[in-house]
Amino acid sequence: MGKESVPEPAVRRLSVYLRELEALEERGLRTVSSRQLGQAVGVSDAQVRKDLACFGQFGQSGVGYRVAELIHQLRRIFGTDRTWNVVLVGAGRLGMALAEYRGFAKKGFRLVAVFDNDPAKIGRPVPGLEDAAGIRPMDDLPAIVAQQDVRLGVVCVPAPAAQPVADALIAAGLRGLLNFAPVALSVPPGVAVVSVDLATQLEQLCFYVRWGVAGHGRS
Amino acid sequence: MGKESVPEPAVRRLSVYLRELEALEERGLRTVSSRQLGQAVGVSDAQVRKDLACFGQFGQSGVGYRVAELIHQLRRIFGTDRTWNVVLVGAGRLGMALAEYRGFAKKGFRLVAVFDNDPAKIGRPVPGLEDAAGIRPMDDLPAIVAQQDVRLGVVCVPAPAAQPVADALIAAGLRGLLNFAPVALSVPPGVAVVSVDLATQLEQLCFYVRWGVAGHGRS
DNA sequence: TAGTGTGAATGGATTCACAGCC
DNA sequence: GGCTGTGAATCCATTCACACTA
Repeated sequence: MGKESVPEPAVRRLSVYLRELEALEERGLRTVSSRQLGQAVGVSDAQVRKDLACFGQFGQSGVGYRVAELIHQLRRIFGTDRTWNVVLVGAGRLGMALAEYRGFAKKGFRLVAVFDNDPAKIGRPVPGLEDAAGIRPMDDLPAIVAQQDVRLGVVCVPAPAAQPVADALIAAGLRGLLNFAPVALSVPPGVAVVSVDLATQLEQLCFYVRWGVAGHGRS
Repeated sequence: MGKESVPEPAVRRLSVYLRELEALEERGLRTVSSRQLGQAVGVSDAQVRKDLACFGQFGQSGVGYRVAELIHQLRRIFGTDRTWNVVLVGAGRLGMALAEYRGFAKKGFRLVAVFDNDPAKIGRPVPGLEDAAGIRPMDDLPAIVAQQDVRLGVVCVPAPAAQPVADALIAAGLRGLLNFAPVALSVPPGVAVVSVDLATQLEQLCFYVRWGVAGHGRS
């Protein structure tokens, strides 16, 4: 297993497959074919098979894929078969909403601390957060990252603050950033960034509405 | 102008160009070359030119692109040179955070109403929302959509509610949905969907951290 | 029969390279 | 010199089609 080249779009799709598989399992389904799975998420059966083939042979001819088994394999591929500790920076409205978002925990992510440099916010409790210290100042970052072996961070600060915050997170040792600030972060090689610009998403939607459209736009 | 085939990835990039151009204008820059713009957002100069070429010839040889002019053109392309009315369904934490998110207004979107079917929430005010009625029941949807000529909707409800809500929005006449529920919505042709699954984004980040990585992940 | 895994063929998107322009 | 716009060439992703398996 392990693989050289995984098409980037395949990564997006794989995580959609996983989500769908979890839903299918909930509904009691034991087995799926590439066609069923593909139809559920809007891709061709061949595409499903090719995507999975990047990582091994998980199916049985004439039967399809065992749902539980495939979920297990996909979690292993994504690394979400173990818990990842995460920190979040920026306790504004969006940041707080994300901090309390249950979906992250469901995927096995654990938020260990929330940071902000606004003195008015420091110490304020974050519902659902284990860290009793509540919102922490950025100065605490390196210690927390080291103590709790944190590798991922969520950036929810205003645009002008995003790059310095990213630099601080990387200096503290993080390996991946989920960025909600509307700027392109620049990071050294070896650090991954996934950016989600909410306004931009709406803008793109707008585009698809104006000029004809491809039924579905991917997650 | 108008164009047959715009590569889908180009749409994503164009909106990143626009964002960057707005930042450059703020900094007083009058003119940019495709190379400068490309470097700022992490793509090649040729890519920038090809993307723009889908919609016309906006540059001047030997000079580059006039920033203000290109911003104007891109807004026209996306349709964000006029205001779009938007409704949001699902007044949970994430929904409320999005309802109050300033970034949408900055791009010219106007939130005209927030809906939820939890009786405990109906009537509750939404900070910053013009609609004095506060959170409204879904029954009000068709009237609001018709009166205010709403074409876009944001879906922030739990997964099981998402498809029925989407159906209701489409029945009311919406043409595009920005979906934050972790399910693949199925919609009739002519309706656009852009899905943002936050947990999935973190999962993908996780993937890039585990298996080598492409410095940047797109918005 | 139903369905996987995969080379080969196709189709799109990206990059190259250069003619033309300021 | 610097830079755009664009065909041609390359690269990559998707689809096709079929051998193979349970």
